[in-house]
Amino acid sequence: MAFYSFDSNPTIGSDYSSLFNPFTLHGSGGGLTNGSVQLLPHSLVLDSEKGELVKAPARVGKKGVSEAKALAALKNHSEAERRRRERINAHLSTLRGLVPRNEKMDKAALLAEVIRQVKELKKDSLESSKGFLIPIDADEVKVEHYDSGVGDGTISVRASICCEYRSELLSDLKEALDSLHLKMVKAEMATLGNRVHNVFVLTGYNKGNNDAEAYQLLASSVHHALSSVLDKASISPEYSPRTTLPTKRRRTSYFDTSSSSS
DNA sequence: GAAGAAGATTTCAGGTGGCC
DNA sequence: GGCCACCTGAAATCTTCTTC
Repeated sequence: MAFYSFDSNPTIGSDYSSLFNPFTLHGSGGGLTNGSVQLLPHSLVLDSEKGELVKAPARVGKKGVSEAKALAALKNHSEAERRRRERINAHLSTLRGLVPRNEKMDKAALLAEVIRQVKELKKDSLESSKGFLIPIDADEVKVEHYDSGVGDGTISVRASICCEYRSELLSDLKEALDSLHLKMVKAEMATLGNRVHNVFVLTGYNKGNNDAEAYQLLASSVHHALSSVLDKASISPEYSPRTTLPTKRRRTSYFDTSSSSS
């Protein structure tokens, strides 16, 4: 079988596009056989003058590439691709060893199972960390009502901020909270890797508003203050390495996906 | 040293044949 | 028919060379 396609690459196709109609007939795949005829990749093109299929000239670079060199490159490419497949399969094999029920699973099923188990682990981990002060992946500011149980005309909030650690973070937090002129009753901090989770209990006096209004006012101002600290981190790229993903495809190493190969 | 060109390498996607 | 290994073209990315 063969398939028809238009050459979509004007740069590469231009070397013979002036001679031949770009409407080419490809025989693709490894050793494609068609009865007694073996069609090799990009082997046939339609000669617009003769109106028949002819063998396509070898694609040559601007400086000219010998047929032997092109063949060697093709062989190199095949071998590189084989090594790549081996690498992928090796990692899949490792995954297979990590998945408890891995019997008779094809690659797609294996990946689906890994995804399912990772999600389950994340859920379990979230569940078991409830009640503990553990930094989470997402940047977050939360302000909620805190019942101090004192009843002395004060209102309290429990405020938390979770973000990437940076050297100015603590001074920024201090500055932001000091500007509110509240009493800090409690402060806790936990770190995990480069993530930090701060929790504060802040108290202020209710100056004549009803409790609900006073709480809204207090919560809003605390939230605003902590958000400004969070925003400061996201404005400067050096503060937040995780905010954007590269749009360009990154090259990964044979052995370490975090470093460059070759 | 910066910028661009050219070549080399890597990745992805689409197609095929073989095996079960 | 599904799965897999394989081949290959195209595109993306990296490396090296050349020019200014």
